[in-house]
Amino acid sequence: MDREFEAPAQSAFDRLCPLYRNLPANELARLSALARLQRVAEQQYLCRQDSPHDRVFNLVTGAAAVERLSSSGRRQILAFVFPGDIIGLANADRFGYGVKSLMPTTFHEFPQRGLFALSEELPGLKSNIRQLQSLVLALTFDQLYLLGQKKAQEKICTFLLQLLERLPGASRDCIDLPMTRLDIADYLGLTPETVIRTLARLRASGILSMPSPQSVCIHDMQQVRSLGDVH
Amino acid sequence: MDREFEAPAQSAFDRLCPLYRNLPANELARLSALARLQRVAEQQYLCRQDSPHDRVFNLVTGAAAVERLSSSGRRQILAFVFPGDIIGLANADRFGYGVKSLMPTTFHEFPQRGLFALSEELPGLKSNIRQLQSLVLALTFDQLYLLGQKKAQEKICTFLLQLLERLPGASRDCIDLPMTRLDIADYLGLTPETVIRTLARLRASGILSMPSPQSVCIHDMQQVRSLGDVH
DNA sequence: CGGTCTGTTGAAAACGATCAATACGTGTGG
DNA sequence: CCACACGTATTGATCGTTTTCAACAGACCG
Repeated sequence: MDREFEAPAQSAFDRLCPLYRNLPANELARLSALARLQRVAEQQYLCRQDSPHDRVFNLVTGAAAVERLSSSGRRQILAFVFPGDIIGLANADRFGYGVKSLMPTTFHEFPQRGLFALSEELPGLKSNIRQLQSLVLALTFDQLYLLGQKKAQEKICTFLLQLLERLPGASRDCIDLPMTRLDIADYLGLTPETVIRTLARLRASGILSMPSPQSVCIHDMQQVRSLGDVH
Repeated sequence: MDREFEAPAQSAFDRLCPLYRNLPANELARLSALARLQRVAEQQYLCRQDSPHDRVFNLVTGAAAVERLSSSGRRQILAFVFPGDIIGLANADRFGYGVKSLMPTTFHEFPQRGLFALSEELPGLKSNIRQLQSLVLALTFDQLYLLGQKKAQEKICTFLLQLLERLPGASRDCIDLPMTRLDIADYLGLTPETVIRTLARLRASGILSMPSPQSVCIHDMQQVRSLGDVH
């Protein structure tokens, strides 16, 4: 089923990105013609909350946080996004969130109308978009369960398991965290102190170690799974 | 903009349901031909978590809870649904949630494939489906913020405001709650005791009163808004 | 009348938040 | 190269909210 294809040489399209899955070369070329490759430094906004929703992003390298801010200063990170992830497939008037890079980041930017118009011509692309929209909703439901039901330790373990699955280059031997403790806290509905203390307790239990504040090594994956999966 | 239309006499389609917005009579008839009107008693499942996702529901009367269960016995209610609400527009293999009626409930049941196939023929229907999918995602993002950032009192006030907007027949003078304290707790990431105590404190402040456990009267809407909106 | 389920209240405990101080790491300018 | 500043990470002490456990009240039903 996984048809092989040749991406246009000038494009940096990632074959692993689900938006491009199973598209033949000529369709990939049309997609590629729509995209503009962009680059931002650390802590820059790809888009701001409440700005007109006219673009769709596809992360190529780096990492970013999808965040919702309130004027009272509180922040909820809705998702972390990594290479291959798509942002902005819903069709709303305005972005309901801001997207901020956590490190120097490159991404493809599609005009939303153009992408949707093309998807009307290319059934494969439309199918990929549908599946991605459904995937985002499913992941968001998982997060609702996490925020509503899980305890701090379970949240942290789930978070580590998420990174293992989705962060490129992460293995149980070494997870290199692109986000700060505050970012993690705002993602999990905790405070940075609780994040730190929970990690410290997991370290004290021998479940993991932290050679540096930015890198986590999991030693007892079984434990992490049983704490994070909550089945 | 709101075109008037005549719904087929034999159909009970609600004009207020966004799925049917701006559809001409002949298209409504084709939709109606797809739907089967169903009826369930209280506490019955319209669909069960992990069962094949082959149907789409549209609540006509009653109320239901969209819930996710874990085998450890915990439960997160992802949403409450009321007349006019649509459930199951994502295209996944299986339902990621169960839908349980909170009272005797009637609903239209569409075959998922048939509905999507029809939407390929009717651009208006397709547009409505798109908008509904985006709306669900936006509401879910709101809920992520609520669960991650808001305190118990803010959660309760936001919940009351949600009911005022979405529960048919609700007014500030009287909200008739179709769900139990435990349902509310599982929706807001609290315990039933905390829900009760928070409501008791709001009552003690004179912000609201509760003539019976199932009915809430809001006396100080300004306060409820400033607590629930968190701006 | 007894049983069950939901709602309510109380007391105590636990978890996570808050406040405060300190350590660490990096980059800058002297 | 060192001194310093700044931001992040860490730790400690304390506080407060929410949870937990327990008991009881009320409604509904058999």
